[in-house]
Amino acid sequence: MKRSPKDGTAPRIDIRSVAQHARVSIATVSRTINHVPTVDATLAARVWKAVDELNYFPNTQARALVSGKSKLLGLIVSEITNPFFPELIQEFELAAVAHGYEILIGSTNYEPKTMELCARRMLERKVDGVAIMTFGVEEFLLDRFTAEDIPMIFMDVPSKHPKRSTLSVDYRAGINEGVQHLAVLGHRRIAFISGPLKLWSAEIRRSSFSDCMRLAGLSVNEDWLIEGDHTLDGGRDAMQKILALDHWPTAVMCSNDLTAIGVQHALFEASLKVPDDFSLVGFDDVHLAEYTIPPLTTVRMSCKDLAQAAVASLISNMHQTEGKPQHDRTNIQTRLIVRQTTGLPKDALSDLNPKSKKKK
Amino acid sequence: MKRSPKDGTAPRIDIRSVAQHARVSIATVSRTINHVPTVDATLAARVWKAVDELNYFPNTQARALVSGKSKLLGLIVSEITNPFFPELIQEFELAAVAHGYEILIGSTNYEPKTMELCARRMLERKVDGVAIMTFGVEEFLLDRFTAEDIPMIFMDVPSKHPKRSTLSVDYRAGINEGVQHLAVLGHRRIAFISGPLKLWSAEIRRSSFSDCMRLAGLSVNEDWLIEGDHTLDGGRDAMQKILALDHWPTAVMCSNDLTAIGVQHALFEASLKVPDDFSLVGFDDVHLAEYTIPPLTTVRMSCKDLAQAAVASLISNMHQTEGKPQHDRTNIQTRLIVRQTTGLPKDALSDLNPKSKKKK
DNA sequence: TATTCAGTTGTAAACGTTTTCTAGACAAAG
DNA sequence: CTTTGTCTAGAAAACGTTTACAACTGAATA
Repeated sequence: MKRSPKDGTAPRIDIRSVAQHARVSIATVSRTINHVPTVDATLAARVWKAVDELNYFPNTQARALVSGKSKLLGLIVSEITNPFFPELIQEFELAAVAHGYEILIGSTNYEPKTMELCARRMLERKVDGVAIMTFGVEEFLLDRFTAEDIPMIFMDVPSKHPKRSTLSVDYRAGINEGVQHLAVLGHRRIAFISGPLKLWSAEIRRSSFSDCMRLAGLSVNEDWLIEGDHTLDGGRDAMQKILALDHWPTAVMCSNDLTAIGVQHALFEASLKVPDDFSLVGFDDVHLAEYTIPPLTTVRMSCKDLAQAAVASLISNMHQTEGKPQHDRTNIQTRLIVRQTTGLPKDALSDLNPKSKKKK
Repeated sequence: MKRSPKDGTAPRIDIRSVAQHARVSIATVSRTINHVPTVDATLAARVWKAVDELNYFPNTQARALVSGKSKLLGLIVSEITNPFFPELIQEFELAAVAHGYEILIGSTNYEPKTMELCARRMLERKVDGVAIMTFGVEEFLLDRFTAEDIPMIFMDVPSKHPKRSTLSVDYRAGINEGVQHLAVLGHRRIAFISGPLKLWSAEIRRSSFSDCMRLAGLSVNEDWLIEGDHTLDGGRDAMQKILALDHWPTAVMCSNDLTAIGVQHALFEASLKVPDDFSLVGFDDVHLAEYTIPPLTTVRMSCKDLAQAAVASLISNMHQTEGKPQHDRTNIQTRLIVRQTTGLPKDALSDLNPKSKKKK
């Protein structure tokens, strides 16, 4: 009934039509388009001709249903609105298509509920692998992926499951370069604005900062360790908190570039100048960082490397059925990019908030 | 063989398992989970209990295969790296899930080749509708969607096909407000940096600008109509071209916010101040616009409205099988948001480039 | 010339759903 | 008590592929 031309809709071109048109069986068509080497060249040519003439392409759903493989890679990020993630997505997609995969994106907006929905969607669409570039994942969600034998890759959070691998970013090196850079300029009072501390990666960046400070012989002031949320607004708010303090730092490091841009804005509103009044360093090196005013000194984390490593690991892990994963842990380098938001500290003698000073 | 527990893999929980567990037929399970009202309450309860206990969810591929509907909406954008698009994507996804759909994203990077791949992917995944938020689409790609009876929605480019509708943004109103604002401040020499002119929307924004200038009694100088490409780099380059001219405008309008940020950077590099030396207005009102230094005066185009209208139109069009589309054309409002990049023109008397002046 | 073997092609059985259609069950009406 | 009608559950046929397996071909060997 459905195939009848009576109902007005164009006749669906499926593998059967192609087979008929090329005068071969559907199995031969299938083998041809999947590049199975045993098909006769003459028949293959006929098939390709038919494919071309009928403008045929296979139905992904049917293909996925029978083969069990969707050729889909999931990518879960915390916030698509943070410019770091689109850049990551772009690179991830590039890497995925290079391997014949497509991507399904999920943005959690830091909400566990949304995360759950994302995970479920990934499961429903039967992704062949999933990169989880955010934290706050309930274990039971991951269990399901493990049960289905779907490889996963995380940032920073290690796991010893055979199909789970981790991308470990060398935060310490980059942050250390940043702290050293600031120390050499003469800064001794450095604040740090972290991301939401429930995120592993944010936690790690913060503790790396503390370590690096000690390494540089500098003491960390708890008042200057502010928890932000990786957004523009969060950066602004955090800086406002610092400005409300009686004692000011001379420099502030941020857990990501967006936060740094928010800080710049807070400083602008307070008529404070960067780097004259405060030095500022970001993290990520988003493309935009080159365009802030003044251009942002920041720690570069190559999202191209990140994306390529993630895809490579996923694909390698999904292919091997048994044993330890090949890519268990890959290291991602970071390094400081010095631009124009860092300079000499304004007032090396006093750390008093000028407004408080007046009061006294 | 596959179902045997011997092979070590966990037994797949499919609709059959649920049926067995609930002691009903698979048809009843299907009807229950699809909320068909005719199933007996007792049986339904048993089914839901089984679903819950087995942690079952349906296989999307199988579902899509038989029903012909993928519950997937395609969204093709020009460049995921431009912050306007992530914001759009976010809203689009929100609107889509609210209607029980998911989204498949394609980013063309302005390359026809990539666009073709995107379109093909959408077709292969059998999207139920596609929003094309970019231009440069070959007609033959669209034909295929039409042949498959898949509704489409475009920005700005009208079409009279029954399943194609268009989102028409009221550029003129916003741009006119911008020009008026500048004119009231005393600006008479206004430049415009467009997007790539092969894009309809860029073309429209540019011609709207010309019209609005005439409307304000201002003449447009061809030298100050620069073609950009909607990127940071493009904005910077365009502004550098303007600065190289003998005669300078006192204000510049940009086809999007990213361009404006690029312009700010070029000005910063040239040690020129905004708005003291130049007034600047952007377009889109990306969230970031509030955070540039100084904050950017820009024309707001609500991407929430855009996204919601797009999804609504798509869904409405896919449901009605015959006749004219319900949503043939929806209007999206724009309006000027005045922040701090616009001010009085510096030198109302002379438009000479200060450097050229010295030469003379 | 008969037999084996390798190499290809075609047939048919999956894959996990939705959905049409048939068959019961039960109530109301004759 | 039979007939008719109204529901609802279950059986089975799709959906468009892949792929195991059977069947065929022709060449090489005995």
